[in-house]
Amino acid sequence: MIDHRIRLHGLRAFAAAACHMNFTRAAEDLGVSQSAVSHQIQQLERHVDTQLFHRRNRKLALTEAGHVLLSEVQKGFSHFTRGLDDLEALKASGAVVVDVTPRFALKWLAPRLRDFSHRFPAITLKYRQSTKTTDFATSDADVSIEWHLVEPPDRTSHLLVSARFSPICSPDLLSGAHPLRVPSDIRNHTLLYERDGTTWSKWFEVAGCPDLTPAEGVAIDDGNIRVQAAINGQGIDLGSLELLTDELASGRLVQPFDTILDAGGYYLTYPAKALDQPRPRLFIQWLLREAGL
Amino acid sequence: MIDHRIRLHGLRAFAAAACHMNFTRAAEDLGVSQSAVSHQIQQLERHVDTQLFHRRNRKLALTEAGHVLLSEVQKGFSHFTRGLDDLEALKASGAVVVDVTPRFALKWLAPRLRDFSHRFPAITLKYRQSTKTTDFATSDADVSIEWHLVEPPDRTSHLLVSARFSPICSPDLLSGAHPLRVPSDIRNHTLLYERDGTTWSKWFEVAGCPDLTPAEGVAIDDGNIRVQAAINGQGIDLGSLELLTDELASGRLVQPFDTILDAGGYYLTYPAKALDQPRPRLFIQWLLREAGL
DNA sequence: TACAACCATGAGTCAGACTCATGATCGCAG
DNA sequence: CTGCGATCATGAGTCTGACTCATGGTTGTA
Repeated sequence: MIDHRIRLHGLRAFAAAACHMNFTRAAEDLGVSQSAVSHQIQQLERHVDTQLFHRRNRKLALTEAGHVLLSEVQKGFSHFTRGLDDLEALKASGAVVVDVTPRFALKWLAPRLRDFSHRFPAITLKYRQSTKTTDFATSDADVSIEWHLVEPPDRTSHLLVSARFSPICSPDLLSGAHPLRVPSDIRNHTLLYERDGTTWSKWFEVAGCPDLTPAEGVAIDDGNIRVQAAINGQGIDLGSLELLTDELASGRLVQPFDTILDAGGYYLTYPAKALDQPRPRLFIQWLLREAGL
Repeated sequence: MIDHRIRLHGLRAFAAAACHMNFTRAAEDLGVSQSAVSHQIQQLERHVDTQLFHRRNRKLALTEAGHVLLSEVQKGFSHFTRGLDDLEALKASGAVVVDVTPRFALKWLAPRLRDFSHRFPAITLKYRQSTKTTDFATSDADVSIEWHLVEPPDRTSHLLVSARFSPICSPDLLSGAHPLRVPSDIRNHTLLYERDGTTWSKWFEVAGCPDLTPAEGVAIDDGNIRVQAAINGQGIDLGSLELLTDELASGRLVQPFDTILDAGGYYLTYPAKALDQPRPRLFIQWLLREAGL
């Protein structure tokens, strides 16, 4: 479990020397004498039986082996630094700003937040409802959870929950003037949709009635409001089943058709810099653990 | 540059204790007494001013802070181990098996191999021409470089060179019985293509003649042979310009039309385990550096 | 109830990290 | 081409802090 080849003091001296390319300045940085650095590095070189520096007169240069070792050693120390930063973040209070789609916030995130605030009492989560893609260049959000059809390119992202869409509605709509028996029955009802209705079109295709044009449509961006409208019998929503288990189990909503559209999912995305900040990093790691990743 | 908060011995003792969840066994592992581990960890806890373990009677448990710290500390030490593994790999000879598309191998990889073998004389590169997607579950290849239209999902991959396709042919074809002046002139010539001709179809679309069906086609998987055939005037190849600079500069080949199809690129891909093996890891890092990533 | 399996503690020891003083090398300014 | 300054190396000696030892305390278990 423990790698006995690791000479901790040697590696630290090596990292310092390589980063300054100068034993004397490395020694100052480490708070020891130049001689100490020289000794440590020589010991290390003997230990790994490999020259790490070319000593050329008044100039140091890393050997190929030195380069190779340095790249890993630097990563190693920066993890230590991160770990200590994390510990400090656990003590000092601070916030993480998260953009989330309303439905995901209510049904997935909120139930888990108790665990988060229990684990990290000093970290406040500021979560903001957002149905658009966050542009981290202009937004002050640290991370964002968004629905996407495919993994968004050009940014770090992780699929938290994949989305399986199917129409859902009040059980009242199953009977009544225009009962829902086959997908084409939808034509007589009001559709609830998000911004453009492209996801509905996709579902119609999968359901085998690509040309269906329903009587009416109401655009509501906020998924929670859409679901409430569906419960009230004001129309049929196309919702992702993962976030509707409560409503379906209680019978407030029903899923009239078996046809399911697999359409992307809810992605955690964040800018590269989020991983360098302790609190966003801790939140991201926690999220991934919660999602089983 | 140097993080003076890092207590090297403390972190090592902590990592060992956390990994065994037992000070006594950690001590054995470290080759010191139980008392030493206890002292080190107490010192560390005082230093970061945070409890890292719950001491419950005969059982240890990490605190939340302990978990947070451990995750980074383990990563840190594993980088040190990797670094030392790399040094050993530099000394003992061994091979890396690489699947590469023939054209990329000849025009991009081969010219750079001198640098690689100069840097890593002990590492032999076994490169094998392959025009298919390598399945690492069955192949013994360590890494593979493949042409893909889009970033391949479900595997680690990096775009080394993006591909810009355009027809290329011998200058002889510009004159002669059926001179190439506009894209539709291609109809009178032989097409050289790889496996299916879908890339050609895509180029025809971009060039504004989607329905063009040329007289004849010859399927040649090996890009180098296809290029040679083109040089010999045996047909028109659709090649990626990045790998044709020599032939175009010397005039052995010409690019008759400006229309360019941006179609994916050459991707480095490898299984997760490749990063745990020193030699594949070194090769991958070198490749990414060569590609400017 | 005795034992075994733990971790904690305080005093003392000791290895190895560090210092000091000095040497060697070489670029550079005059 | 000479002397100075900037560097790293070296060997002997010092000293700190990591480690050991012996022991105590707690608790689960047979």
